[in-house]
Amino acid sequence: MAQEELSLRRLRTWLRLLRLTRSTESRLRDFLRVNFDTTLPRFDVAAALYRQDEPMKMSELSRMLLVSNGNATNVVDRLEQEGKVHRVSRESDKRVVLVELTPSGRDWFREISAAHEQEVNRIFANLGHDELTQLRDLIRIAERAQDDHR
Amino acid sequence: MAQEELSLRRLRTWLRLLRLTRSTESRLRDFLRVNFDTTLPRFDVAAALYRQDEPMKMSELSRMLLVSNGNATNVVDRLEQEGKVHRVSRESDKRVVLVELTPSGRDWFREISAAHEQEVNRIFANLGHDELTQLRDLIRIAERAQDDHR
DNA sequence: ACTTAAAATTTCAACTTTGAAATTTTAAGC
DNA sequence: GCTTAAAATTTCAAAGTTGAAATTTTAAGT
Repeated sequence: MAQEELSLRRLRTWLRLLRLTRSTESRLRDFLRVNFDTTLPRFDVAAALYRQDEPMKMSELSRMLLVSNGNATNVVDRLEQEGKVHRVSRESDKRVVLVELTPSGRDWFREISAAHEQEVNRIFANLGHDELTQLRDLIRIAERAQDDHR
Repeated sequence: MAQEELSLRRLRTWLRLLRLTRSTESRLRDFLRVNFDTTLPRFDVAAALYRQDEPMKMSELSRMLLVSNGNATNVVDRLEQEGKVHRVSRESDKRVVLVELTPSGRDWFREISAAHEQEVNRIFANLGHDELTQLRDLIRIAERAQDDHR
């Protein structure tokens, strides 16, 4: 009986978490579309490449963003068409494809990036240092469970 | 300078939250596909209808699930094709379309629902009562910010 | 060298999702 | 009653997303 209650609470918490994430993503999507005429997945790819600061394998990219390979291919295709990214095949192993931001892609990302961070800052304006620490710790605990029971 | 640091922490926390949600959704998607040959959005619509326990307007449905109207139409179309849901137009106002689970749709949902809850329970196995309470409170605080600053 | 298995990426069909435009119906103001 | 605006839903094109199959390349074993 105590177990069932706990199970139900976990379900409710998951649903709440999902709602929060969905509404946040929705706001960020609007923000990027209205102000920069771009999309969240393109921004995410650019962010991953920018942070890594060196050419990334397609598989690294999809693993990092938790999306399928096919998805990564699709989004990189579009960024490539827009001239923000380009592909190079690795000489030592021609199976792998390396992706990196072009100079103009880097400029573009830097421009959006600051505004994006500000928007996130506004969205989570009610979370101060204490709350952020708590939330980080809780997420870590939850993630640990993910790894264990898989 | 303290402000910039806070802003960066909010960004990092958002990214962590997004990762947790993505990986959880991914596991649930696999679970539903492998064990019940269905998808997350269909399950979500059925869950909303089951919980409401009375016919819902299309707009209520999309508002509750935080998806666009077009999306709700699409997913309801598929559930209707599968015989799990049916549409009725409201007599007093023929603009509105009411959706409800069919008897077989209810049976189907009940069957999946328990297994789904168990899977969520496994995924968040590391969160006990204290953590769940903390997390719920934090989500509430974050949501409050959303409403205020919009 | 040859064969086979594994690895990395792309392709593909199916589905989901969005945002805007179109459609249908109701409500309001005149 | 007529016109116009608003509301609810659907339609539509474009984009994103997945999982499986296909392709290309490398590595391993014989």
